[in-house]
Amino acid sequence: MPILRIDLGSPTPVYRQIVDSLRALLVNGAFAPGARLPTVREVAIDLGVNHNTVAEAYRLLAEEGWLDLKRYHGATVLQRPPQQAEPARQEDFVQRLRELAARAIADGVDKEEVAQLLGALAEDLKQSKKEIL
Amino acid sequence: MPILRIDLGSPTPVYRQIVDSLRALLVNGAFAPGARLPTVREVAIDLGVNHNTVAEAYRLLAEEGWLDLKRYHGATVLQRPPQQAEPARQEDFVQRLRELAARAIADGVDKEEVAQLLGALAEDLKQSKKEIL
DNA sequence: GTATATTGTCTGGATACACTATACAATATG
DNA sequence: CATATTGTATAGTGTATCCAGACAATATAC
Repeated sequence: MPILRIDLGSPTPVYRQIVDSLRALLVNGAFAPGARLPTVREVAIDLGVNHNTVAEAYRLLAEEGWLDLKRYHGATVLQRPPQQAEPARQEDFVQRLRELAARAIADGVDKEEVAQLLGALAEDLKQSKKEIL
Repeated sequence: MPILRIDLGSPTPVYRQIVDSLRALLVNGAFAPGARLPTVREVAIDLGVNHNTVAEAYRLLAEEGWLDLKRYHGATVLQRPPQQAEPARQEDFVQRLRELAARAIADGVDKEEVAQLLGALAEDLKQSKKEIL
């Protein structure tokens, strides 16, 4: 059971899917700083894609400050300093959030269910906030 | 001030951005069934893109059942029957939701703020549910 | 200490995609 | 009846995505 699961038929490119799901894991603290991520070839075989596709994803995550990517060494997780958000990021998030919820509803997911799932994630975030304190 | 705002520099293609934001408006009931949407050329000029790009977006929305797209007549909003969600849609929504929230947090938006925004949208949805009843 | 395996990177190429330019034809409009 | 308007169809262009294969320094096994 691979850590990552991607959809080869999705319109969003594979390397971006990898970035998105890995980033979610990293934000959640699924990997401790200093931990080694599986090699690009391991992930590639796991997902059934070329290793260059995974390498591109790792490169983007390294640019974001999540990974230390060294040749012959592999990818190690970094302790990433918190970023300073520009105000536009928040509006952007809200718009995408609305669009995402709208598509779920359009696809037939019940409004109440969507609301419930949103609330659940909100609770999760509040909890994880407390854990740090 | 155009109804739609898109980002020409975004990795997500313009026609898909149009679909996503228009769908959000349609789900929210911003357009009554029978209403006429602006023509593809109007929207195109508004956004500074070719009208074929807008036409592609309208076509996708018509496929989803939102629009009645008739040549020489324009695009009219349909009363769309509610869909029956496959179970996978819900998991998909949750994963994308997590990824979206993770990126906002990674970009520096505070966790509590993200949680607050999620909760706010959840409340909105519950309210709009009640309105129908 | 030496040979081999492992690692992310680089180059090149094939294919698909996003977007544009332009023409089209039936309907609306005056 | 003449003209403007509408979504559509076709062709072309630049770019993005993904793959194949080679590369070189390090890590690993003996």
